[in-house]
Amino acid sequence: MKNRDCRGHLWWHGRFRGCGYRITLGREAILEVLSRANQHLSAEDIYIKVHPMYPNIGLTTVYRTLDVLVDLGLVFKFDFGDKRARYELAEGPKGAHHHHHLICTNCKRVIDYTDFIDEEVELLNQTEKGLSKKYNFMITNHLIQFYGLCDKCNNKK
Amino acid sequence: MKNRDCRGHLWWHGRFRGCGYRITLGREAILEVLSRANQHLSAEDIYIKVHPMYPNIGLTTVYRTLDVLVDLGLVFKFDFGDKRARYELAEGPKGAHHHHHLICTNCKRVIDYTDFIDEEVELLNQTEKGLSKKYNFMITNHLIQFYGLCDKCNNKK
DNA sequence: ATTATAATGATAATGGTTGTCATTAACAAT
DNA sequence: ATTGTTAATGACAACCATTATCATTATAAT
Repeated sequence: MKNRDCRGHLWWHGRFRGCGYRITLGREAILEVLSRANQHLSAEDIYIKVHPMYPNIGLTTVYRTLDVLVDLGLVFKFDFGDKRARYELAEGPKGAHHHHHLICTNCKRVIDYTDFIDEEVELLNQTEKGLSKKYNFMITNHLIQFYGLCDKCNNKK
Repeated sequence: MKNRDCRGHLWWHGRFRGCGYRITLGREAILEVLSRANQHLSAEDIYIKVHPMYPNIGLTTVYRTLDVLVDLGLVFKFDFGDKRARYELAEGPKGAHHHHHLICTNCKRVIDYTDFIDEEVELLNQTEKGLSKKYNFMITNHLIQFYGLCDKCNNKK
């Protein structure tokens, strides 16, 4: 019996087992790819990268696995305004690679930035506390994105 | 000749004309609906609401108009994780109804909140300045969303 | 090894959003 | 007001990322 709302602090094997999920080669491979990638990947990106190490994998399985990982909070899913979702390994606000995104609305380029993250996170913590209490909402995650024109697109105009 | 990157300070008739766009009944109707709605609407929501006052409108036109409005910065487009995009009339950070979103990842309910907005916006302004300079990025907009479980979904578990 | 059931892969289906193109409407110039 | 240029529209088809289906296979507890 599975339970997607199982949150814990163990790394994913334990987390998986504890929630009734099974550990498979496909899932190993997908998490391997996500760990190595230091950028957001689409489902298809992942599919292509997983293929060499586990050729039998299907795109459907990639989607299903990502779905589970997102529900477990191990992976973040992003929408950058083009049509496809992007995924990256979740790292808590304290994580070394925690970052936010700067998105060019013209060329869809995405810049990861880590500057100002500390201040942002500090403020967000306060806000989260307030919101949790007021709306009785259990906040598990946040999203901050800035939109605008990147240098190249800005210069063209 | 049209130019989507035309940004100004006039209300939309002027803005439209200034950018080479034409004012049509359909567009009037769509903006009317958006102004009256104090919640985010999907393209289809808008289509249905516009129909009574302008029955000839097509869904395609709704999408096209929203597209223009988003590009002009008059409307914000949101992704709340279900499949359809939501739209709401843009109000600058100083606007009376400026708000951010609290999204339940379980039932997809969306709560608008205005609390803490001032502090958030204050911080974001600083961040924007820093990012603009460092990445030579012209920031026009930002998105903040919190994810978690709403009271109902939280109690069920 | 057996068994219960979760995971998979192939494939079809879904459905929000876009593209196409002939027709109509807006508006500037006359 | 009439005309001419070009943007906007509507009907419909196409797109394509994501999901659902279902028979088969693999995991892991017993």
